Amino acid sequence: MADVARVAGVSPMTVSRAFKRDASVSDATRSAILEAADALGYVFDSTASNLRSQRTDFVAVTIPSINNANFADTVRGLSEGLKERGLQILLGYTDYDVREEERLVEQLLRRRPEAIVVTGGHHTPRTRRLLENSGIPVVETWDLPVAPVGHVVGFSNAAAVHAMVDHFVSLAITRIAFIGGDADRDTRGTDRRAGFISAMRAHGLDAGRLIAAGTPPISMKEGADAMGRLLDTMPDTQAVICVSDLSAFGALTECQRRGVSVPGQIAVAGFGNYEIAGICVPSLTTINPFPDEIGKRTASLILDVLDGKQTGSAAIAIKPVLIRRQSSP
Amino acid sequence: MADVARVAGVSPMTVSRAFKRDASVSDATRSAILEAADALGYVFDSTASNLRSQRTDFVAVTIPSINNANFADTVRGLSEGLKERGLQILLGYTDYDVREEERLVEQLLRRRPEAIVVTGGHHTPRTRRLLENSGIPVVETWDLPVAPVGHVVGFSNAAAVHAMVDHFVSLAITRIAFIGGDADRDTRGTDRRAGFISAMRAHGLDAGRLIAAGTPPISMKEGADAMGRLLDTMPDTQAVICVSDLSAFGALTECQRRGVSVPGQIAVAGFGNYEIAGICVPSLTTINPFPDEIGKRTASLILDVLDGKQTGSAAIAIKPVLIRRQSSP
DNA sequence: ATGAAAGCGCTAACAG
DNA sequence: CTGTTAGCGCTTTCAT
Repeated sequence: MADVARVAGVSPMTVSRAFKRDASVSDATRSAILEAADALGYVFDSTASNLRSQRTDFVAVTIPSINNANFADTVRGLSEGLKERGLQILLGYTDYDVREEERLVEQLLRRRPEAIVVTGGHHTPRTRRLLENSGIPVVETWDLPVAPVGHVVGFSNAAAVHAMVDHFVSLAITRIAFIGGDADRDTRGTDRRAGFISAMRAHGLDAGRLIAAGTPPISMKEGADAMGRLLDTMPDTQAVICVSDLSAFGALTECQRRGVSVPGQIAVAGFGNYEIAGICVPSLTTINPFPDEIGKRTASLILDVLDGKQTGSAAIAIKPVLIRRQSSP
Repeated sequence: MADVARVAGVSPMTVSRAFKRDASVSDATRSAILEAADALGYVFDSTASNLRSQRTDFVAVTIPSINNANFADTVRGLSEGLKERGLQILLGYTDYDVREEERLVEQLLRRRPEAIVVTGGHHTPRTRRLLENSGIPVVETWDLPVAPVGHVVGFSNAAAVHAMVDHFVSLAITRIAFIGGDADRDTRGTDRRAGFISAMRAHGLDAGRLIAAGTPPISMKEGADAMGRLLDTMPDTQAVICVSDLSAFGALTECQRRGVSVPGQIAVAGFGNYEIAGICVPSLTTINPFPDEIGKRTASLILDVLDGKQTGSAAIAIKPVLIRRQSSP
């Protein structure tokens, strides 16, 4: 920066100002400075700026997996909402593991982000403590925790699946199965399964048709295998709710391979409203949790908090919508 | 850090060392320091460390879209390969736009990453200059540029589609169409279309069956719509090659809706070997470009360069493999 | 609109 | 194995 200042015939301080949006520098001076910088191949050094100004313009985000279109949609909504203010996302993956989340959160907080967004409301005690003491806005998403750390933008996974069970029962479908993960690793998956069980019990129905499909995330293939086991062991099942559209699609293909008619012999429902659910044949009944909306609302919440417009903790409830399609009556 | 040092009864320098992996600090001292830090709620400040040590432990990565399983696989492979060395990925999305890539690359370089990985070998002149002058290892992926900026880990998109055309021609299928983007925005898509055209011409065949499916990225729905137009306008087409598995799957569903038999009436091929290609009915013939392998090889290349084990520019060619499945004879 | 002085919190370099 | 000194490249603060 000193070199640029020398070439442009100004002080380093003026060069610094020329690289900011709103700083008061005359147009002539600024263009001379930017020209000098370009000629010298100078690239602004954020690391020094970050230290001195105590601002990094990072927003830390943790998602379970990069390879999931739902979370990717949330990150995209978030990213776009934050970009206009010059905030950049610092992304990390927890691999559906709260221990990994703990390591990740600590690592991310060291980078001094302006805010942190985590997926889900289940954390290790230490993660919780780190978040609480971080001194920055914390947003939990994709869940509605009973005792949130800070702000919340999400929905109840259990309630959403509960609504799907209610829907089937209203159609006089009562022998309903659930395909999901076999571990408690994916806390959203566990919540969905819990919603299934509580809904079945609320209707006085058998909640025992649970098929474990593997460790999260459940792939299409695992969904197909689980459907095979369901058809083999409980052939009188009338409907199956899958933990995600991906496993539901896999289940659907298994029916196609076996010549089992959907929804004629068995109805299939998914979760997430992935693109595939709307286009596959038959199209999949599912629940839309509005992943992009979660991202957008989180972004504007963060901006409001950083601007001081939002004081106190916000709890923004997204209302998932059940989408009836061809895979169910 | 000074506070922690005081509580632990050591100098700040010793605290600094205690937070590093390999630094020489006695076990007793280190645990006392970490205990004091925990009691005080101290979180290490990377911003200061980054400035002083001139190391950020960031590797910058640009991908066209976060919402693409192929690129996500590459990022995952990369991320895992770099994690063990404490390198963290700083990710940005270009939205399939070289102008956006330019903005992004400049922004990322300001953060002083240890290396930068970009998707593709097509850039604006200024992006190229920024990369060349960055002074850090540059890796272009998912392409085999004629004049690389630095290192390369990728494959020829044109050659891969050329091989698919050759495959069909060897089966005496000659009336072949291509479904892809209508703009030159997605450079990989453009390269694939170019490979289709040159292959058809090399066989003396009509390369005019081109269906424009929309602006990249091409969705499943756009693939379905494009297939509809193909069936309406060129019903004697024997095979269609799609720019990606997602559009190919959409095309497949359109055939299902219309009662057009695949591969009986028309063969369908995709690109990318997405999970869906292996499980849908009929399963999709496609090309596997080994996205995770690209990520892993890129990670180990970067580590070698940073260690000084790799001098000069590496050009690592990944060999895509054609996978024959049920959607083609 | 521009400049001078001081310092952000850590660590390289050197010493012991 | 531990400590001392100086400074990374910006920007805050206060001037003018």
